[in-house]
Amino acid sequence: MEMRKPSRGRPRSFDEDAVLDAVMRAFWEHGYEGTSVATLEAATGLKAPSLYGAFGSKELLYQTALERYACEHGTVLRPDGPAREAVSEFLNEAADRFSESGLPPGCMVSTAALALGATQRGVATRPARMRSETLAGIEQRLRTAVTEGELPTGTDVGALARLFGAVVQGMSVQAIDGATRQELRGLAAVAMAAWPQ
Amino acid sequence: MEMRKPSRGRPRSFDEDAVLDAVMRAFWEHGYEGTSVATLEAATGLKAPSLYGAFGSKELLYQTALERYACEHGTVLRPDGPAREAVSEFLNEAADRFSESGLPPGCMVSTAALALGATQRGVATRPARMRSETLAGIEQRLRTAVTEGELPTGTDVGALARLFGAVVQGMSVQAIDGATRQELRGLAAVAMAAWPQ
DNA sequence: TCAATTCTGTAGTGGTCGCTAAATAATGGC
DNA sequence: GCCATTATTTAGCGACCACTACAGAATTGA
Repeated sequence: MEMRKPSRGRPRSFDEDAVLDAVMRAFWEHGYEGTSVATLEAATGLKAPSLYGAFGSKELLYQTALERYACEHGTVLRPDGPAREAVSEFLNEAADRFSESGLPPGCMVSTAALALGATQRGVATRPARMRSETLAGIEQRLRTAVTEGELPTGTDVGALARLFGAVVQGMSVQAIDGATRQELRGLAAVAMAAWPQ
Repeated sequence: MEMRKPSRGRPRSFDEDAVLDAVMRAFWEHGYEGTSVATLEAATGLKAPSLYGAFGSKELLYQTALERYACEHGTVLRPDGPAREAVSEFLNEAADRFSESGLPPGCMVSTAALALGATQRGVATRPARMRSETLAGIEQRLRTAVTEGELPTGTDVGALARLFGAVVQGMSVQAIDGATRQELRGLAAVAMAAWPQ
């Protein structure tokens, strides 16, 4: 994205990747407004000017952390094989990831930025778009399953995609509330009963 | 709860109920951290000392607003009749309430206080308990349905209750993201396909 | 009318917010 | 060695945070 010519000048004294990982965890656990720059300083060991020099602003830092989360902890539908198995695996992987020990509970995207102060509504647009893309991805997968005969014609793929998306979002809420991995897996299992036929 | 002897002294110049309603909407839309006392002053037309005199603190005001929301906008399972219809009505009522025009989208409880700053984790305990009680209520209703023969013995009522709870929580997320009432109703409809048998 | 009581508005409190100017430190190019 | 460039540290910016001391206003009981 940005071209670096780091040969000149004083070199960075920190591992940008490790810092971004710590930032991601802080935002993941405490949200955008619940994470202050002082919190990020404590989590990374850096001072504010270093953070701003490397990442620009708190909002840009949040968005960068979001991208990192999507790449490293995100869940996507397996594009091949039966759609039913793909969705089932998707839900089970979410159940496992949302209850990973050593990481904050829940999902950094599914339940992110749902209530923000009026002055910073823009922060919510990227998480919202990511959720919307997840729904669209599920719907597209189901649509293909209909054309391939795996699902009956006339299936309301939009509503079904919203259902599985809601299951993931609800799992994130319940993980934050302390639900165990076993409980989330049970939730994922009974959700598959909504699969047509 | 509190005994009033309002005969003496200068009387209140505002309608406590109307003020609490405005406060509730502000917290509902912007969350606890996203709503400042200045925001509440603007929403109510009162000055801070009046708010503090009547309600104590921002946190107490939030909890009072939560109780008001539960009473006036909350959804409960109808205790009589078939459990299946009760759950179906429950989901449909949530779909309608979360997309009520003139009110903030989504639910003030289902997706509340999921990420707070470390210093005010206590604010989240009451919404979390309310969600937990909702899950327990669904589970109890399903358990009764099992003993009455409406659901097969061996039904995982815990997982099934978590599923319907997750559907409500996911509907709240999607309502905030702009889902229409029709879309939420479709979601509720396909969710009922997960009902055993 | 006076005193006691309660509420309202003014005007702040100390603290934290996101952010940054300026000085110092560490590198490469010459 | 010396300069240009970049990073880190110190120190602090104005704005906002939740909250409140205080004085004035409005009521009841006497």
